[in-house]
Amino acid sequence: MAALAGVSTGTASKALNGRGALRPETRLRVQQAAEQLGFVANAAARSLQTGRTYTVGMITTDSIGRFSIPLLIGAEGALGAGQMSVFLCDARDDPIREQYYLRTLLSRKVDGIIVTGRRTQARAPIGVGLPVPVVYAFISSADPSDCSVIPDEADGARRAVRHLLAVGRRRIAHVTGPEHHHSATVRARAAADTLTAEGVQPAAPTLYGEWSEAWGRQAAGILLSTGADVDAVFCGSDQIARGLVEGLQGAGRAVPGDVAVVGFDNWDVMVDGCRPALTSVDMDLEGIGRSAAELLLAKINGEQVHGPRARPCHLVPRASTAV
Amino acid sequence: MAALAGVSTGTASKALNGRGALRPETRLRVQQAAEQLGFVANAAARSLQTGRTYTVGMITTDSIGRFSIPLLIGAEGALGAGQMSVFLCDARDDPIREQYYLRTLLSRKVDGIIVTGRRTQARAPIGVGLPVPVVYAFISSADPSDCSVIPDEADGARRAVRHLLAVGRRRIAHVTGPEHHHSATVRARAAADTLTAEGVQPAAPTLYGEWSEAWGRQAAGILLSTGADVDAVFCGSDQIARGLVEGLQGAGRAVPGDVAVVGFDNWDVMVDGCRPALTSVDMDLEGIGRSAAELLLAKINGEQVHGPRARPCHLVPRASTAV
DNA sequence: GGTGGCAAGGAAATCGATTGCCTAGAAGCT
DNA sequence: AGCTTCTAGGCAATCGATTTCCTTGCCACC
Repeated sequence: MAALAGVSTGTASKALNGRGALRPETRLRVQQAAEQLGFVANAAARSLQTGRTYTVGMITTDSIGRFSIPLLIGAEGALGAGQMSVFLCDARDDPIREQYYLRTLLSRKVDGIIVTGRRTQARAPIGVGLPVPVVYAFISSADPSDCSVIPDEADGARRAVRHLLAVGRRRIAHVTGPEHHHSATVRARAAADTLTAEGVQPAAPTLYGEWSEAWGRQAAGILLSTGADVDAVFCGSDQIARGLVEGLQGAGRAVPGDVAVVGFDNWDVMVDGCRPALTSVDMDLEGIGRSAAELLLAKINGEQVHGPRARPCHLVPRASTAV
Repeated sequence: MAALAGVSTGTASKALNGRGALRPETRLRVQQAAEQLGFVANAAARSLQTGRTYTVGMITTDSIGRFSIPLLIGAEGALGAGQMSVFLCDARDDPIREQYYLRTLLSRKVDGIIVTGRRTQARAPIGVGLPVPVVYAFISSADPSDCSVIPDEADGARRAVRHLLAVGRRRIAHVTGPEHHHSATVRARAAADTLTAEGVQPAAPTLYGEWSEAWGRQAAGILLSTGADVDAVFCGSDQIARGLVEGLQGAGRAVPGDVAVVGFDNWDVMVDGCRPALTSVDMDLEGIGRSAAELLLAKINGEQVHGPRARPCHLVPRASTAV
């Protein structure tokens, strides 16, 4: 390539990278030669010299899925703008795989690492004293000095409850996932606290179950059979909400007429598939991914970034709570 | 590291890679030193020398989503066993982005590229005369000499129809996605041909619409309003099937009592969320991803692999077609 | 006309690991 | 004893780009 342009490789490098003192005409000649030959610089050689790889690793601790994807897309967006690529590693909740991938990423000298997972509960740091910056997205690190970007789930629950109050409901129940699940308890507590703060009693004790439509259906039966006077239900997930809506309708209750329902996740197939369409809380996963990537870039550039950062949720009102 | 073990870097390299003639004791000493220092070889330097990166690129032409993920997981599984990593690139259906990512992958000297997409329709080859092997997964290349791994959708449709016939249905209709969508037409034709081959008339003309639950609901209304005598419906997707089931039930028809329903995709949230649980055709996307990765590895190892390969589907019977 | 200053581009060291070649020492053979 | 043979491990070239330093040539100025 350098030969075609009649210059040395050193000069060619300068020409393509905009360095050094070169006549504009020479620069142009090199660029044209590169174009003509379809020349692309070898990234390995470059990174060997510069120490930068323009690559970040993304380790999903749980399997890749509904939560990781928007995070990935958000991160990719923020990094792609800076011409960086993403190495995706799926540790499948296996610490051995996780450490293996960590070694791989380190051997590839990635500029930084984003750690994500399917649940928001804090996890052990992926490593200590690592030679590259690390940011946790969605999941948070148990070490509070680590940088984590997490959704403010309590905020989401608050918004859901306030919305139900705002549309005139007062007999509000909460149906959610397993009691041992961090998200379930955080959201349940925030929902209860919000009700209390507004001077309203919960219409029923929180119902813990699974994150499934089947549980939502079952929960509808339970709520109705206890004879509780319920005019709204805040659900811990869209799947539960959808099952609950079907359960209520099957028992002859109208949604939102008799009972208004709010879900959580704003998962398109659920909120749109549900009749009526489901009001839901959106955690803005893509925004979390983007934000995590931006923080990682800041760390790569030497800025000091520490501690967890909670991002607010927003509520998307739909027919299931229409007045 | 070499210093700690008291050998030269060349010897250390041989020790860690199992090359050269070394005393077992020396080899061990080096390995222990590497362990102690947490030494990991610099991948860039290695690949500069060996020409191999142990990395493959995966370009999803459409956005990352429900179809790409299982493909990715399958590919990752097959490649991870060979210690290779995956570079994920989301071209978002934008040719510019696609070419940009292609350049990036080439500059990183990936050992091979897997191209995937959200639809099975053949696409233009991503490049000609590329210096690395390419395999298409799920999507296929318009160039028949390119290596593509695709689901045999016609086979899937055949299995669905035969299953309905096997459980005693004879008045079978087909509801599917947009007529301009490759998958929709392929499946519809295969369904019709299978019926014909079995000497059965379709109960109604194929209904084309969208890939959504809403369309499924609407289609239920259309089928019932035409007064067609239908005892089974084969749907082009699980979402359509679920909407259709709800539509039928809303009109007082029993599933599978009055009408049996089969979906397509075997998408867990749909087939499990549906009441009754949905019989569906599984394209085995993970298997396609794995298969594509294995073919790519074969090509990387210099084997000649050409042409498209269709993989059979399988049917997963559930309550919606129970006898 | 000699010298200083500047512009343009070349030469060579460098990054870190791999690997072919070579050498020193030990062992085996006659 | 002297020679060959073998083994273990060191030396140095190599991969491809970047970057520092240095050279060359040109111009201006005194």
